[in-house]
Amino acid sequence: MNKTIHISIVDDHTLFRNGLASLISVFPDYQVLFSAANGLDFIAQLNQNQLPDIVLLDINMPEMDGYATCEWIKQNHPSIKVLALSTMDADNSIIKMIKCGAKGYILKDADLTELKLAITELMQLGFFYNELISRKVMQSINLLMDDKSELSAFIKLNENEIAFLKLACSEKTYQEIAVEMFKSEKTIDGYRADLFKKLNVTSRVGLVMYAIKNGVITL
Amino acid sequence: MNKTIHISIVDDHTLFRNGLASLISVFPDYQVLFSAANGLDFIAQLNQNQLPDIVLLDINMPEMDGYATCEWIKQNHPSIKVLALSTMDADNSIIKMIKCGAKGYILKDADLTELKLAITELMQLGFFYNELISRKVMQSINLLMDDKSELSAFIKLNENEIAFLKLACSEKTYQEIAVEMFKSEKTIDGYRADLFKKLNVTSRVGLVMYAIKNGVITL
DNA sequence: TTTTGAGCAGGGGTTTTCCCTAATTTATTT
DNA sequence: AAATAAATTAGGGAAAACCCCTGCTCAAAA
Repeated sequence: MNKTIHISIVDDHTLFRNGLASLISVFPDYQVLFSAANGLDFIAQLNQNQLPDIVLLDINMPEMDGYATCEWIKQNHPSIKVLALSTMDADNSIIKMIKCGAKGYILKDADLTELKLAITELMQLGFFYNELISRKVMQSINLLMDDKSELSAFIKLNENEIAFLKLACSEKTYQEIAVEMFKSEKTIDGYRADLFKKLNVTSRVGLVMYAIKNGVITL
Repeated sequence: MNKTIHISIVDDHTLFRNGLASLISVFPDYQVLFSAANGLDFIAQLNQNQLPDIVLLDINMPEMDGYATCEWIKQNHPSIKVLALSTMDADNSIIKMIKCGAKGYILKDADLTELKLAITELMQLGFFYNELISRKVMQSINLLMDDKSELSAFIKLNENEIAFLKLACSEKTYQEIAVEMFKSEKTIDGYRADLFKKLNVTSRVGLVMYAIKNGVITL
């Protein structure tokens, strides 16, 4: 007498989204209610559908990414459990997703068994933590102890810093960026210095690499 | 009396690979023979399986990427048709894949209809060119005419340039890079200038962005 | 009220990057 | 062997990036 588990998938790659849905639908207990290309799409479709038990949520998406979507779900439908689904074992996204309210985290190159395990544990225990996550959590705690917190989960970037960071990922000079942001060159210089310290980098290239690794910009 | 089309999938993301297989298997005419995580894996499995008609081939993979795999297939099993499958509408990979022998190119956020269309056209016509590709091909031809070829398909980077490009994607100064490459600073300066012209960028950030977009480095 | 801290702006300096031109050395071709 | 092309090294100068220190404002906290 297993109740059917209702699932929703949010990922910007259509083939992946549909493929995963097809994969999941093989199991009689699981039913994919609907899938969406991004957070906005998900929210829009939510009104026209039954509430899912679990959302498989991609992190890097246009329009509205995984972090924002996860926060929204936590606020508006706390009963929905989010299983973050990411392509990168990138250092920072795990903790950040968990802070945003995700109940589990799984890599896209996991196999079907692991996905099933994650979903069932999510339903039974309410969360799914594998060694990958625990390891990252431990790391982040150590880093907190060292007061050298490097993980973006604990790095709060304000809007100006994010806007600047995005513009830094271009061939614009800081001067041009200043004009574009309606700020003085010196203010921009301040943003740069701030970010160097916060992100623990020492050059503009470091900023760019950080931004790309952490999905601040999409290529 | 449609003959079954035998397909193989090569992609490093397990969930995507399996999902796609599941999606394709819905159609009775299509059969997924086997799937592999990268080029080496594919070659290894090829010996133990029937020869596929079509290989859905991802571009960015560890161990042996899409370009190398495609070349290998063209050399060793020219009857197999490669449908390149990429996540990025990145400018350069299309032409490059086609030069490597791919018979078609499709984005991962295509929908199932488009995938089916690509596969059937591939079987019937031997190739699949959609507007995305034609547009890119036209561009590259124009660029050739202008003698300002911008597409990496026509950009030949030698080993030094590639080594330098990789090192440029770091916080090292050109001076440090020179030491690491056992070259004078001025030689490095020459590499930089060469690449600026070849890749049509104007700053080190441009180099980094190019390298990442085109898989010269992996994050 | 005083203090603390974040955000913004400036001065003035060093280092790195960028962009020329040009002289070598090395490889390839005729 | 001579000519040509390609790779490497070089110098000098301008722009950009980087760095440290100071001061101002505003608002929240003590």
